[in-house]
Amino acid sequence: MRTSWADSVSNSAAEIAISDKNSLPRPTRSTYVPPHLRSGSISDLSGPVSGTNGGSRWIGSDGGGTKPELRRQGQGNSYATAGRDNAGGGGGGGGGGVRNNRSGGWDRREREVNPFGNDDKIDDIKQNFSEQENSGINFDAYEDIPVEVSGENVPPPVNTFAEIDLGEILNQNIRRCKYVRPTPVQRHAIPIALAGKDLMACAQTGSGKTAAFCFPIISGIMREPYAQRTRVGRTVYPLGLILSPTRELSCQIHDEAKKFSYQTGVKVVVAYGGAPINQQLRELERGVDILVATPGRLVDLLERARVSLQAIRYLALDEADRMLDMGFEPQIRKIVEQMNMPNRGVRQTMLFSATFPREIQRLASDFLSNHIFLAVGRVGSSTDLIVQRVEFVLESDKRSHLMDLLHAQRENGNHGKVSLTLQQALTLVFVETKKGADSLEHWLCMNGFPSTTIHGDRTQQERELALRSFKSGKTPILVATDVAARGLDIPHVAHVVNFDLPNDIDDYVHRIGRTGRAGKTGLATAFFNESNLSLARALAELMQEANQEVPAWLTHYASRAPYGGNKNRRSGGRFGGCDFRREESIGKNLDYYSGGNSGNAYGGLVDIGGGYAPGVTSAWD
DNA sequence: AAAAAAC
Repeated sequence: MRTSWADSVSNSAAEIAISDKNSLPRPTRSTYVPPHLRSGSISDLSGPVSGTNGGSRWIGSDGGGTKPELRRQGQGNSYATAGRDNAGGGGGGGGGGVRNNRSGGWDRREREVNPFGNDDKIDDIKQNFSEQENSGINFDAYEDIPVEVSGENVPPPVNTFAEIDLGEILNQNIRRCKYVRPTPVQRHAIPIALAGKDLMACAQTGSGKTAAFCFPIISGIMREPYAQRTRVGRTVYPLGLILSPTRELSCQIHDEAKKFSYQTGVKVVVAYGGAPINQQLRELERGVDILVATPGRLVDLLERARVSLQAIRYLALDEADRMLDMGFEPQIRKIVEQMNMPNRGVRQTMLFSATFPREIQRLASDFLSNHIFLAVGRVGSSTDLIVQRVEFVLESDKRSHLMDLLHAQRENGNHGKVSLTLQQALTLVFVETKKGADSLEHWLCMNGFPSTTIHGDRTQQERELALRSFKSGKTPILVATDVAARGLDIPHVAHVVNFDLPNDIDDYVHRIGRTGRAGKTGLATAFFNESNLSLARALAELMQEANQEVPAWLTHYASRAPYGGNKNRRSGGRFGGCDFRREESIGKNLDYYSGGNSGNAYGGLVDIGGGYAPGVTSAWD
């Protein structure tokens, strides 16, 4: 085991600070004082702290149209880490200076809703922890995960959360989340993110990406000596921004981030369309450090000047390839490049997805500065935990075929599992169109299979109700368009049916990734017919890579079909994902591949063990 | 061609 990870972080941070071409003050990590070592005697806290608002303390003028002073240094505006850490104390005292008196002042933590419910007995959790750790969990499935890293000065991965040491408060939240060990993507991505590097990370669906970018952002905000929550007039200035392509996914990320940030004093707020904006505005006014949002609503908030991105230090794009494809790219570009957000290299940018087509990577580099590319697992591939089946089904036979599957499943389930009524096996059915979703749902209900549907023509209320009803097992079948294809973490999805196959293999990967999550196994069935010919080759290759049984007829179609159904044409071999810079450097004699590493280089294909416990709930994407 | 994302 590594002796001192903290030291190496400090060292590399120092290097970054020196080599950083940009003069804007980037936090120098070497000044980090872990929360448990902080004392309350921060002399710098006597600056003008103006007022309280809904329990949050605001710094800076609250009145007229003066330009906000957003410099991170400078006495009047400082709000030291310890102050945030002991959030709230002294707020009513009007800048008394000492913030560590939690009993004296108002403490925001006392009013924070416990996102873990009643499950807050840390001792019990610790106990369960060690039990889990010793119970010989099925970590073996993750022992041979290939990892590709490229970029300069790549920090080495860690094996345990203890090595990362995010501080006692975050450690407690990690325990509350019942995370035993970091997942492979977390082991690599968190050190990279903590070192302040930009990151493009590919990892399999359900492998814990949300936590991989949330923890570093929360930790970074906690430790930034000069970070402060600012409001000028009605405009708020979040420090972190997390964007995702669907409303439900933003909700989910928000829920997770609230758990991760519990009692840290870091405030997470979500904003998305289809819901009343006033409530979101009120929530924003109460203070925001990390904003989770969908692009449209964010643009709205920016145009109303209720949010400014001027103070953003951390930008994360979840499902980044989706965010940068044709439909979203202009909006994202507007948000990132034309809305006053600090430039790349000043802010820290992290892009996460299970898939990363090469041309999207190229496009994404507009938003990145000297980033590290990380690929964990067979990129763009599915996990081995999902059994994939593909059946030839004519368009006209699809409904009756689905019915057969559902009947078989129902009977099998009833005989197989006693607790089926309690732990209903859920089936997620993907279709191509919104109309198709409605009509299939109606047909299923008519035929004795309680179903619901989620798609973009439904109201947000209906969408959220549908998701809840599905999760609870009340309607154990959910018919969905691609709105549900990415990121959603729905426990107990046992079966994903591709009633209509998508045209792109990456979409297929995301869809089937709704099952087989958090170490559990799942089944994915696809209905294939002649209208899916363009997908044949990519599908056959993908299934082969995942050691799935490829029917002879599909191989036949694949051999005749042209390349297609894949924006991300793999060049063969089991390790498909690749830093586009590396591909382009071949022949130019440039070596981005662990190039410039100083001693701790481990670039290249490395088999690193690791794993995570099944049954652990989280936003695994 | 469809899906998603603001009012």
